[in-house]
Amino acid sequence: MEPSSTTVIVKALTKAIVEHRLLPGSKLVEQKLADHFGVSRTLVRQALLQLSQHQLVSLEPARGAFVAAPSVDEAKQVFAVRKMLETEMVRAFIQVVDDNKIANLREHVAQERIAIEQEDAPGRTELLGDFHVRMAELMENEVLAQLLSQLISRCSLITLMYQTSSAAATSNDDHAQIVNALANKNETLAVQLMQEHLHNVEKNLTFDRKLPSYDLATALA
Amino acid sequence: MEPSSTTVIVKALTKAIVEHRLLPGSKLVEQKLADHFGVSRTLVRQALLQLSQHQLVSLEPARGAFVAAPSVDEAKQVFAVRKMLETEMVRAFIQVVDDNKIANLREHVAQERIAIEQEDAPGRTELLGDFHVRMAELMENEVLAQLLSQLISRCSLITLMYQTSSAAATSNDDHAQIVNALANKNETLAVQLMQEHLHNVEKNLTFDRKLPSYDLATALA
DNA sequence: TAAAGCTAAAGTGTATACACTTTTTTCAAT
DNA sequence: ATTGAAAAAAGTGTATACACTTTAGCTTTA
Repeated sequence: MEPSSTTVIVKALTKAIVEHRLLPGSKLVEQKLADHFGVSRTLVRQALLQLSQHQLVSLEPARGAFVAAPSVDEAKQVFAVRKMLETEMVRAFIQVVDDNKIANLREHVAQERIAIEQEDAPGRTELLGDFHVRMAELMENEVLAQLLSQLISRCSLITLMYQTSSAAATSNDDHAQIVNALANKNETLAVQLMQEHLHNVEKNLTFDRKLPSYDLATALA
Repeated sequence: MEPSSTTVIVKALTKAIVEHRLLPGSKLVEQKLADHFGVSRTLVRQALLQLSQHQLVSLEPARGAFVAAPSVDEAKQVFAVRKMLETEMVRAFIQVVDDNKIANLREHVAQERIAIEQEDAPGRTELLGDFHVRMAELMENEVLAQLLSQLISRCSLITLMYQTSSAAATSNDDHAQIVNALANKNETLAVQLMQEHLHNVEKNLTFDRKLPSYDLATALA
């Protein structure tokens, strides 16, 4: 089935937002988007409505759509949820682990490494997030996979602006270690590594924070 | 701020679906809804789009909107996610528990009991679900609360049709015991009780399954 | 009678129109 | 020059129009 126009718009905007080509706080004017995608405002509005449900854009009544600018507090909550979800996901994963699944994850980690070595920032960020989604998919739980995917895009909005090349390398190492622990069915270690990993990602986020441009915009609003 | 027309429609339909006044598989004709709510199809479509994101209705291209009929498999996945999320939620809750929070939960459990004694099926189902959301709110994690709320409506679509009065009473007892364990900061017990509780709710769901009406409809579709 | 095909009705998908709100610009007064 | 008000422009919110698709009903045919 071919993807509907709305889906195309949602995906394009999601990508642009997560990759920070559209900065938090940016105004998204319906007619401009409509012209760009060659459709009417109707479809653009549908797309914006969906994105607002994913918390990637915020809709202000009579004022329009803006790229979401999640507060640090909100980001912390999202990370807390991820920690809860993924801690247990690791435990459940060990119950169903097999050689194929491990091979699949190792393959993914290898791709991450390549993206990092090539300094492909957008690709690397996407892959680093997809590692977690991949685990959910290997457990054959689509609900979990979709939920994680949304949570991850949601923090990407925050993390990408801080994530340096070296931080990405650290994450990649974390992933490799986690897969090893999973392969050995070492639950305690795997859980601990996952928690430390998410803690690291979050740490990167909180101590730094500039963002003059959009903070100004929201401050004056 | 007054709630928008779309929000009103979403809430009304959500309630009707979760309370099973609208059965899974039912067709939702846009114009009829529009007439009923006194608005144009535009706003109805917005509402249906939101509901489809919440997985309460499914949109079939060119065929329209139908009340979702989640498969048993999907329901199992949702329960698995709940188990993961709530297991860890219990652990995290114990870290921040205090007398006020315990009192708040006990108050909620008391309300559940009243609804059960009065045989108020819709009210009781709502309250039994809200217990879990309440915990999340007491942890001051809105993200978690909203996520749980959606997961719970999603399984309400399934559970309500099986949940008997006695099963509700059991759930209420479970909740009371969980609160006791939380009050004693007995993490092991609280986690165990929560897992057993969710297991019970899920058990009720899987072994039974009639639903001639909508199963027929989906089978022929 | 039952199946296949045709026609009319109903319904969805997208674009457009228009009222109303917000934002920007213009211009006069201090 | 700076402020304030008024006017114009830009933009959003909802309704409506219309093409296209699906569904239901009717007719024909074997």
